[in-house]
Parts: sequence; C-alpha cells; structure tokens
Amino acid sequence: MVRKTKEDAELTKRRIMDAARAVFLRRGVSRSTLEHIATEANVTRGAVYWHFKNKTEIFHAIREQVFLPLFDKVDDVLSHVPDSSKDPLSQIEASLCQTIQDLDASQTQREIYEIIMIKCEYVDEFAAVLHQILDNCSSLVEKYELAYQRAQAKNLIAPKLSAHALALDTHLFFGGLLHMWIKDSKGTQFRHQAIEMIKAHIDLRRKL
Amino acid sequence: MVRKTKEDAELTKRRIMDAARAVFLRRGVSRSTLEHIATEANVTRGAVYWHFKNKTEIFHAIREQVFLPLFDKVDDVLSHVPDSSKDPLSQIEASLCQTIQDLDASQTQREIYEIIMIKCEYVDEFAAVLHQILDNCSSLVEKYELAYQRAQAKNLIAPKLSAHALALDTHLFFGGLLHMWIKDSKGTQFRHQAIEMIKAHIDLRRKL
DNA sequence: TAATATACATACAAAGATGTATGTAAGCAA
DNA sequence: TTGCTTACATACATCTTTGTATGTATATTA
Repeated sequence: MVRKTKEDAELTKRRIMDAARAVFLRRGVSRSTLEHIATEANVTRGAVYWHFKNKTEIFHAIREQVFLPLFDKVDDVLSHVPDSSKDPLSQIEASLCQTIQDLDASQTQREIYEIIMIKCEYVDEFAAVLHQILDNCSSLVEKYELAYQRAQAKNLIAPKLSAHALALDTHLFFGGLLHMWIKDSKGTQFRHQAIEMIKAHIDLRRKL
Repeated sequence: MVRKTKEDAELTKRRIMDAARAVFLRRGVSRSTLEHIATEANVTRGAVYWHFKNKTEIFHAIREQVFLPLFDKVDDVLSHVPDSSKDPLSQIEASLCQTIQDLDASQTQREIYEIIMIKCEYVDEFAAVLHQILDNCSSLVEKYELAYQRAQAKNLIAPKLSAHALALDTHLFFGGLLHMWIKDSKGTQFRHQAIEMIKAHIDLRRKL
C-alpha cells in the first residue's frame, strides 16, 4: 500500500515517533538504528527518511513532545500570582507535585524523560540540548526565587537564607528528585515517597 | 617496537585508559571505537585487545578508577564518629564539600564523572551500572540519616522533620548539585557557588 | 482527466566497526 | 642458548549502518 492521504501520513509519522521512543528506551539512542525503528513501526526505512532527515531529528521531535508543554505548565502553576488562594510556598510545592503527578499519569512522558536522562549521550548534535536545558533551568530558578520573595514578604519563612539560596536549593533538590524518580523505575525506592519528600522539603522552610 | 617489559606494558595499559577517557569525553561512549582509542593512545587495536576484552571493559576500568576510592572517602569523613571535634551537621557539610573539592582538584575525576553522567547510555551491559549506583546511594542516605540522628540527639536541629526526611532531602540536593556542577563545565552558573550552596543547605537545618 | 506531487518501498554503494587470525620481535626462564 | 611466552602490529572477513537513488502507485489539483 502506498500513497496514503495526508491524515494517514500524519498517522504514520506518529507511529514512527512512538516506535522510536520504544526503541530508544530499549536500546539507547546510539544503538538504535533507523531499521530498528522502521521495523517497530511496521514501515520501511523509506518511510522514516520521508518524515525525518535522520535519527537526530526524530530525537528532537520526541523531545519537544514533552518539553514544550512542560514549561508552559510550570508557568501556569508558579506564575499565576493574582489573588491566588494559595500562599507562595504552597505554590512552589504544587508546581513540583504537579510535575511528578504528570509523570505518574503519563507513561509516554516517563519514557521520554528516561531517554533524555539516561539513554542518550550528550555529544555533538546533542550537546546543544544540554545547554538548552540549562538555560531553561535558569529561568525556572528565577521563578522559584520570585515565589520565595513573595513568601518572605508575607513573612512565611524564617529569614535565615536569601530567596536566591532557597530557590537554588529547591531547584537542585528537584533535579535530584527527578533523576532518582526516573532511575527508580521499579518504584520501590523513591517514587512512592516523592510527594512526601516535596512536602518535607517545603515544610523545612516554613516558619512554625 | 615490540615486546616491552612488564612495567612498559602496564604503562601502555594506563595510556590506553587515559586515551579512552579523552575519546569517551569527546565522542561519547557509543560513538567511540577501539580504533579511535588506539590512535589516541598511539597504539594499534591489537594492543587494546591485548589489555581489554572490549570497549565495555575499558569503561568499567575507568569507572572503578573513581568509584572505588570515592566511597571510602565519604566513609572517612562521615563515619569518623569517635570524639569528633565537629558537630554532625558540619560533618555532613564537610563530606559534601570534600567531594566538590576533590572534583575541583582532579580533572581526571571531573572527566570520568562527566562521562558517567552525560556521555553514556544505560542500556544492556551498562544498565547494571545504574543499579549499582542506586544501591550505593541507599547506603549513603543511611549514613546521612545516622548523622542527622546524632544531630537531633545533640539538639542541633529543629524537630520539624525526621532524620530520614532530612537525609533524603540532602541526598537529592547533592545529586542535583553534582549533575549541575558537571553540566556547567564553563563554571559560570553553578560551580563557583557550589560550596556556598552546600553551606546554605546545611544552615537551613540548624537551630538558630 | 491529465499532470504533478506525495508517501512511501526497494535496491545499491560506500564506509565503519568488530572480532579474530596470524605474524613477529623481544623478554625471560631453564 | 634454546624454547616458550609476552606484547603487541597487521591483515582479513564479516556484519552493520547510513544515505541516496530509483521505482511506483495513489492523492490531489488544475
């Protein structure tokens, strides 16, 4: 069968991306060949080359599937300042919990995170991805910092530390949490207590 | 030239490992071939195959170069309980700072960490490495927890949180810190403030 | 409905990488 | 000094992977 309609073609493209995700997860990005991906998607390499220039482009397509919506969401929860019913600390907590709950709900997201974190080598074309992630992190930290400043203004936290230090600490904590969460794919070590740990992390900042 | 003495041979092996480290760092583990490594070490693939079974074995040899000494050191700083001049919180702080300072001092260590964290895909033979790391982490957390318990016993920290929660929070924080530290190879974003951030993290726990 | 572009499948050539087999000169032990 | 072993280098066969070129049947459009 050849020459499908446009909708059919879009479907094939999706199938290829889904297949690539599965193959990347199983064999790592480097060891995955276009042939593997094509087979998994029940097409030939011809179809793959039609929709994507090469493996790298597939990787980026998959990545964007998760990262474009992600930052919007963080913004939503964190930056929704006006007459918020929640205090700033709870906003940060909610933002972090939201990400975890999203991961809990979506296997696709989990898989993409796993690929990005431990099934990909950041060299050459992929090195740029790292810098992009780092940049995004910076803007995240800034948002945490603003929230902590609001919390300080409302006298919710002990004035031990600067908002900046608190924001960085939270950011590193959550980075570490995400890594552990992903690596603990059996869910026995970290996943089940992730939410508690976020609450604990925030509680540590609360004035009694 | 052929047939060196035993000492010469050991030297060649080291040279191959050093070369492999450089090549892994530059091209990632997967894209590195034994030919690349041999060329970098100024030998032929014959020499490489003589000293190592395959690429995986080289990787493990490099890895052990760092991880075997590492855990000893953490133990040294953290578990050296008897009549310690430092309070438990400072011990934890010192242990974390020590690791960062070690990384600061040794380019070799930095490179190996970078390879392990962002230039290697954890599939197949490498998947086991991840589990090993996770296991080591668990024992680390236990050591933090013991230290925090001692701190609680000495009434050094507010009783807001359990020692277990504090230990996990510290562990995740430091995991995140290490990742950022390594990724920020230019040193502009995180490296220069790593020590401060560790102090801030610990200070957050201190009773005023 | 004829022409063209689309959505693939198939075939081919070239390069890369791996493992092994074989060669060889020098060290070392008896 | 002979003979065995070590520490490699060289050569070869095989498999994989990639990119591209070509074929082709069907949508789409004018």
